[in-house]
Amino acid sequence: MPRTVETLPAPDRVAPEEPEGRSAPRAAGPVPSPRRAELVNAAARLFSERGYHGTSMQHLGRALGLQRGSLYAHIGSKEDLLFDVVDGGADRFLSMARRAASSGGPAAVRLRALLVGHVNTAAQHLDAATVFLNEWRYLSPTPRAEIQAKRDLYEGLVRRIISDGIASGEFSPGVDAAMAGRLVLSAGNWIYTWYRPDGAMSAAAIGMELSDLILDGLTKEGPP
Amino acid sequence: MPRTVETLPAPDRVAPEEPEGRSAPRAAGPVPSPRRAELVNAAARLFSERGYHGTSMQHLGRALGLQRGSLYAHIGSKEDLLFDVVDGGADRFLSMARRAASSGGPAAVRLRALLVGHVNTAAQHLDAATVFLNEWRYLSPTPRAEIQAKRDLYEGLVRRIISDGIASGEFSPGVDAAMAGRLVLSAGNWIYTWYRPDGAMSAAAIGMELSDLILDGLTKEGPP
DNA sequence: GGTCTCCTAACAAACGGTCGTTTGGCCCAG
DNA sequence: CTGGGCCAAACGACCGTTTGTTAGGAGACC
Repeated sequence: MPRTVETLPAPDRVAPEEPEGRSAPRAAGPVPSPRRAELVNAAARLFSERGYHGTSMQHLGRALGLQRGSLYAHIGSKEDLLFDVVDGGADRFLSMARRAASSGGPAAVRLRALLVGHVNTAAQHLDAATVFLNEWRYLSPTPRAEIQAKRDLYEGLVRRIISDGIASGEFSPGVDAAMAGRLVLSAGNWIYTWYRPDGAMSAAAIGMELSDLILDGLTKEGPP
Repeated sequence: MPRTVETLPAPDRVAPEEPEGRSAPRAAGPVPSPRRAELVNAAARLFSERGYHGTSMQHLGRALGLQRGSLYAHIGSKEDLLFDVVDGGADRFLSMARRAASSGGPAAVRLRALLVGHVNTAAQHLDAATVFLNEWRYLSPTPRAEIQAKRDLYEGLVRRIISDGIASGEFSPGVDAAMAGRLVLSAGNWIYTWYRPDGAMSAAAIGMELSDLILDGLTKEGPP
């Protein structure tokens, strides 16, 4: 029995998955055709397996049973697909993190909620997460800046939780919030390289164990 | 003043960089031509910036002031270049880790030496490290298996240090060695995405801070 | 010293193929 | 009868690699 589940209360579901005003109207943007969604899914899978530059329109067409030229009935360019996959991944991580960060309670609880949520999100959309982390840099400057902004927001949320914890005395005052934030992001972002859905541990369990290791390091006082 | 340097003794140079018997004879393999070394360096840089599939022989040729066909006087194929870069990166990490792991002393000291060495190695050869971590999966099966073996060796060294620490009572018995090893690898392997040589912190300082955070988590007893 | 031969490294050109994208026409569901 | 979805074909560009050739230097021999 690992000590995991005892060190801190579990986040037990961070929030009920956003009711958020804008549900019925669906104001902006054309309703995405189901065929286009299929295409984006296939792109997530293929880009994550073969890389963006290693995936051709031929590959994508074959995945849907179409000729490569036919794909242009649904997209403007190959890069549109990359952006859709990457942006979708960014939004999932970001909205999860916002829920975790704003959930109130001790910083340790919020940080755990964020890390567990991160691992869960990566696990549930492993392809998109892989593309989000690996291939976003191949976007051309304008869309890449858009993604960079979301990454910065995400990192800011993590760092804020840690600073809060230091300010409130929960975390050791010697902790460098920037470095601790990077440690959390490292643990979360490296997951996609080794997590496999058929592995021994569930994503939630992994998130809990990582939280334990990291939170112990943050709360421990230095030696006398 | 961060508490960093006080928690544990510094590794203060792990070992004197291997004199190792085989220095004069240089027994096997043809002496690599200087031009070929230039080419591998350029490949490391370009592959790290644009990805393997995003780099053409044209790009590589331009970097050396040659026609793309002329490169085949020095290499057998584009993949040879990828392998040289990746394998060189793997060897650097592995030999550093072997020195750290076999340096004797407490597990905490060895783990710190390994992590500091890891960050230093990644920083000194940032391009090769990036390619090693990002592009190695595009190798074809046989060379990829060779790299995989070295990665497994590396992870084994990390995990062994942690198990030693648990067995000796240095680390908390509740620690999951596999997960803690992955946390160390995550911290070290994510570095290349954010470390920049002109940044505020030196690689060694980063390694020390990360070691502090992780070691505190490993040595701490759970709450009563 | 001359010159002949070999070797290396490079070039220009071409190979067959694939790239991402565009176009024009056909089919069928609304 | 209109229009979205698809195909077949073509576009020009570029891909990784191979080929035939050449300039220049290093020795070997006369």
